[in-house]
Amino acid sequence: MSGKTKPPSRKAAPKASHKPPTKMDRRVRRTRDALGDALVDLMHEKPFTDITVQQVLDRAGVSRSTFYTHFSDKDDLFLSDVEDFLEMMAFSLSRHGEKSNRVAPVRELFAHVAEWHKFHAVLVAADKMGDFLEMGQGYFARAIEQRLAEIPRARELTCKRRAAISQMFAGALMSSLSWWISHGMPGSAAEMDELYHRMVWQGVGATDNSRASTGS
Amino acid sequence: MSGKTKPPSRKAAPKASHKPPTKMDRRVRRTRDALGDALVDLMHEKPFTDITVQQVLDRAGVSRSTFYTHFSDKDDLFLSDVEDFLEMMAFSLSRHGEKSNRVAPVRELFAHVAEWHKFHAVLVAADKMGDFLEMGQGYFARAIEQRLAEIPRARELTCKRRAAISQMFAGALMSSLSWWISHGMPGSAAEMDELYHRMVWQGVGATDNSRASTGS
DNA sequence: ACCGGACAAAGCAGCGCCATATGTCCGGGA
DNA sequence: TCCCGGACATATGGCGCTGCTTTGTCCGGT
Repeated sequence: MSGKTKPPSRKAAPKASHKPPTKMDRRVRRTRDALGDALVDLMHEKPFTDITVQQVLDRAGVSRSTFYTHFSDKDDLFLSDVEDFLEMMAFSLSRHGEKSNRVAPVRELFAHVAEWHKFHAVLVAADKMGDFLEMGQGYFARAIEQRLAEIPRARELTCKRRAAISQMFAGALMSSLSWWISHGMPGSAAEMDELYHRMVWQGVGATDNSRASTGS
Repeated sequence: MSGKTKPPSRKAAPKASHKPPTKMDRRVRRTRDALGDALVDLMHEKPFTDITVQQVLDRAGVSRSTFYTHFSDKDDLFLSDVEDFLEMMAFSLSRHGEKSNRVAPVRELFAHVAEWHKFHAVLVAADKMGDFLEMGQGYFARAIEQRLAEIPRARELTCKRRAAISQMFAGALMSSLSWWISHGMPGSAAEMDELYHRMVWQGVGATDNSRASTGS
């Protein structure tokens, strides 16, 4: 965000990667989801800053004290929503990516986003799109870097180079994603996936229309 | 953004591409530059919001009325600074890019940024880094798209595909740039250029250390 | 093109007051 | 264990008010 107002906020720690679909006690997931959904719901109606936790509580049917045992504040809840979204993305990405030999099969990502356009609308309304992109950037950069380490061809790279390249790919992903969304999602998700995939593997060196079947 | 506070601001129109090094009447350039430099100067001393136009005026030795004939407000002046910077980048990029056959020879860009770390410090201090990246993204996306149209291999692409690809490359560029800066600029500018160049042309398909001499 | 001065309007700091929201704590119930 | 409901001290934010500062515009003059 532009927002600079969160120096000592949240965990923000590198807690990616290690995350087996934690079930987290059904009850907990239920209340957490209820709260998260309630917030997103309210974001359709009014700007983020105008929403009080009480309203979230009411809509979610959750008690005040319960809320604060799970989240530190309203902003934290929102971050949690975003993180869940990203988690879900990364999950489907890795799931479909392990079989294929691609760095990041993003078709699922684009497809999901296409469905979640509601969530997207919320993001722009709350002017949190920048935050989302930034967060996603870091998220996917880490994921890609990790995945890059598994690929033979990229094995010989030094750490720094791998890090730099990961940033590039993540940046390309997020920027194309935001472009795609803000332009009314032209073309199919599969097409975006194909473009991205091709760019990642061959660059413009192979950017022609002939070899169109590079799908997973 | 960061900042959301500029819906109907500035021209923001697609006024790239058509721009021969306009001389713009020496006098005009002089005063504009004086004002721009004065602002950057002041930004070293205090946060952006604490700067009054009067202070800029004093330091630049320019009259109030003159200021407003050139810029609509303080923010506009800042934007102009950024635009000049981008313009300069794009210029050196295209100049060196015409001879070589690369999409965007970014070595110059990274090198310039390395020198302009003062300007960068100003950007982060004013929390305008997000704006800068966003602006640069759009800027380079356009430049790349245009350049892509000149490259045989990318000729056959549809407009939409070219646009999407341009966004990807521009995003990769800006994100890697911001990563590079925020990590203390590890490695040389030439190395970053090489990485970017290689990625653009071959993707990870050729991401190994062996073929190191891809420099321009 | 630029200056210099004047001017209305907008902005903003400070201040006190009050309503509302926040975040914490505890006993009790599923 | 997880959640509820209520109580509580503290923070935050709006509102009215005042006065100073800044803003953005205009115009005659160089």
